[in-house]
Amino acid sequence: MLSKTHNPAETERAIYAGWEQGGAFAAHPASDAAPFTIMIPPPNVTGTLHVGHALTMTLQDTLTRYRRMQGRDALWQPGTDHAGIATQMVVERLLATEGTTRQELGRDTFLNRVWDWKAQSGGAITEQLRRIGASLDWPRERFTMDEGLSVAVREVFVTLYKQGLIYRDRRLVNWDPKFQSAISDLEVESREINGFIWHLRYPLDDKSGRSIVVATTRPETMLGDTAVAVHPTDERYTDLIGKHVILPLTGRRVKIVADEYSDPEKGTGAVKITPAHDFNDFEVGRRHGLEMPSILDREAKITLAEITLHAVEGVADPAFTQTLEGLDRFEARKRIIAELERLELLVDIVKHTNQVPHGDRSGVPIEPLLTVQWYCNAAELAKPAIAAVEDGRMKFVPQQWENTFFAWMRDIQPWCISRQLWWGHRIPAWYGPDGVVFVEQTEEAAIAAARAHYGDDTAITRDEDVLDTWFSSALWPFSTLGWPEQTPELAKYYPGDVLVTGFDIIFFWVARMMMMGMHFMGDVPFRHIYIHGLVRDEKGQKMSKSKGNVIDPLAMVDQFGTDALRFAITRLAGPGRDVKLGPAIVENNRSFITKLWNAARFCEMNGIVPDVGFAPDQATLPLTRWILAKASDAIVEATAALEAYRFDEYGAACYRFVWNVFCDWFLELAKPALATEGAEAIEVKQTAAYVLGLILRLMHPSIPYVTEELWAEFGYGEKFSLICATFPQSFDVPGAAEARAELDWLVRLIGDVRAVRSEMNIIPSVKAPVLLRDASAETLARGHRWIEAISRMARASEFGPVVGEMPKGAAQLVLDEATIVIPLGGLIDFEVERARLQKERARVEKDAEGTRRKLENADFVARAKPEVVEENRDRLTNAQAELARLDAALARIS
RNA sequence: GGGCGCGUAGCUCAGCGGUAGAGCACUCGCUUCACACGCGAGUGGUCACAGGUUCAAUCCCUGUCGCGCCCA
Repeated sequence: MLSKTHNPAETERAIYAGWEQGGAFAAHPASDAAPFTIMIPPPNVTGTLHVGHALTMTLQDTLTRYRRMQGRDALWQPGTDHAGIATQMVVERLLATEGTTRQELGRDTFLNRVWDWKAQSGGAITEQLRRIGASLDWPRERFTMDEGLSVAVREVFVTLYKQGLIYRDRRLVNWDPKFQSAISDLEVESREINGFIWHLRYPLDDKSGRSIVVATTRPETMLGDTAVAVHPTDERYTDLIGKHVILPLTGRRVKIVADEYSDPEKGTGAVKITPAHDFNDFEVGRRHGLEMPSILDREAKITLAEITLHAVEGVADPAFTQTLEGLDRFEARKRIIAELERLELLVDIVKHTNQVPHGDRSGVPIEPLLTVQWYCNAAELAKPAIAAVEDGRMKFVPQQWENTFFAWMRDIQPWCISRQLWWGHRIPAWYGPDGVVFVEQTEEAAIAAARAHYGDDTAITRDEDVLDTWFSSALWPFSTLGWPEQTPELAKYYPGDVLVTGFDIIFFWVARMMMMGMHFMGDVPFRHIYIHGLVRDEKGQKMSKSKGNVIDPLAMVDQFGTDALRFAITRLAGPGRDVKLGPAIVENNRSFITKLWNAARFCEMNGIVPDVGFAPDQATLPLTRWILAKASDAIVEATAALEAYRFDEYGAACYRFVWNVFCDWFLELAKPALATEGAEAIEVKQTAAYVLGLILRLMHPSIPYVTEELWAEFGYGEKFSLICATFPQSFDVPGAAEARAELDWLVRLIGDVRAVRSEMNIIPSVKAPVLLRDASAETLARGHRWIEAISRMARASEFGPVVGEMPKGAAQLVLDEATIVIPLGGLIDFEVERARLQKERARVEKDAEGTRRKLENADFVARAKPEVVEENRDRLTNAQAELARLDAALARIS
């Protein structure tokens, strides 16, 4: 017996455990079934589930369950990411509360602490994924830093190095002063900062008393200036090109160069060039062979180590400049401005909103810094990936995302892959005392290589740096399958079928998987890339801790059940739309789950049980044929939607069928038959059971728990077996057309009568006759077949043709060829009835008029598609007939 | 500055050449024997604006305005 109310909290865990322990999530590499592969976007190992996960995992699980039910050998590959910076940050914060630092602990002790932290908190996210029903093949769970994946990382690094696609380079890099590490371009976000442009006067060194005024947003970097640039065509400065200025504060003599980088429209048209601290200046520096002294250290504090100071009266006082050593860059800025002002070299300060690059994790302004880092030649690796998207081997859904992808990939910059962190894959490179590099998979191999090179056992030291976290994630589609070993899994499950993720990591992750997949597997990593939106709150605002509008998916699960959350997500996941989610929306979707539960309870109370002997072609009644045909329609719609990744349409098709067709009409219309015994009752019950079974299978991918529970309760199969049941397919129903016509008529009849009664304010407890005038024999026969349903649903006290005189005081309505007459005796207000009929008449008249005008248009008749013209002719004929009947009805009451 | 997306009922969104739909909200009615997380009936829209193409435009094209995101 089903309980009166559905209690998901009591059953979900047991159902999940039943699936998991029964091996329902397992892929079967040895099976002949066609594979279906989805790789989980690995969440941070120490993370917790947020709504974004709930969205992406629900969609992936829905697809996985759908394909599994279709008989595919589904592999949804689980795993977690070591999340280099994020995890190291968390543990460092932890250490800070203990009053220590990683530097104090030392590398090995620190790493042990991180592994401890991972062991302690690493299970949380996987447990939470279980809560939302994710059918991941858990025994295959991988971690980006486990042994196998580490082998893959080293293999890829060494191979790319030997192919010349990974190399060391000394160039400007985005330096995060907080983490004291290089970061990649993608980890930099530009933020608008209200700041200033300072106009600084640099005097010429020719004793002419002339000077040039440069405009800058970063005055403190002037200590490292090695040129001033003006545009070659800028007539204001033509005569100064090639001359020198004295750089204030340092006394350095720097050249005025002509370079097109300088924009005459901006500032003063003259810019200071600091090659070691600005990406554009670096390029200018290269073009003009300038020196590139760094004046900021790794903590973004001033260092004077690479420059020399000269005293110049009124321009540069080494005693002042030396006080800057070791100062924070922003403190130094203040002092430098003050000093320049004192020296009367500060000409102007203009308010300006600057685009300032910030580290996306650290939140501090990044500093371009000249360092040696490891780079990956992304431009080369991108080519095959671009080609694969161009020729359709990989498809973005929605397709528009390929524009974003192409724009980035076709202009891709070298990927800085080294990080000055400890938590991550340590770069497999060793250096001899003379700086010679040995890149090998193991230390032994590196020692051997060194011995071969030096001819003796020269000591080598390993590179201190680790790889960008995304380097290992880029290998995820094949490293998880055992690569570089040629495993059966690799052979069967690569390439994946679909990658599901948000647009925010197209560059970070998707593009890089494509590059690495194409290079190392010679094939795409996945065929489809389904890009979903972001989860926002009900008002469409981004969720954030500071706004306090963050929704905890597990709180939603606890409160409303997993299925309610998942169904809400399913219905909201339209293409290219963000998902707006809040408690009210989840609560609203719980109503649907409850509705389904109650419909099932109703079936149970009426002794409806599955009958394996029943098939749709055995249906003989209009009602059963009709609901079966409608079920088949729903299956067609739902399947088409899932094939097109239209989760919203899938949800809508299921919703409409279950609520507005099965519950609202089928179960209501079945009630009279269910109250009887005999062949008709048996067929209705068999059909109800059959259709309920279809519903459970159809909806299981989205709402797995309640469907699985009902599946077992009704005995459609063993406990926990719905997950492996067959997804329904459309089918033919004999006599469906006639059944549809009959039920369609009945639904309209009941609906129309209800509408009239409601408009006349007749309360449901007052029954009234429903009589037909001018009805065909077929219509009357139909009505008589449904007399009990009409009685209950249209509140009819009797049903039949109008006999003899028209009853006095009757409401009338036109339905096809017939006029329905509802005698209401003293209850009717003739004025209200006349107004109602006239309103209806006006509506039909307007429609007829529009159609008539169209048909009178010779161009329309000549040029429109014939079926459209025909359709309009029918429309006009019908409207005219209806008008005539409405006129007759009006005449009868006046 | 470049690119992408979006402006449809009070709200959230479908639809996308043939005279507008859903859910929620709202109004009215209902202890109708599964369900008040319910049942029934309604109110509500010159489909942002202006041109153009077409027999026909919410839908296609151009432009304008507004909002969001990405990249410089």
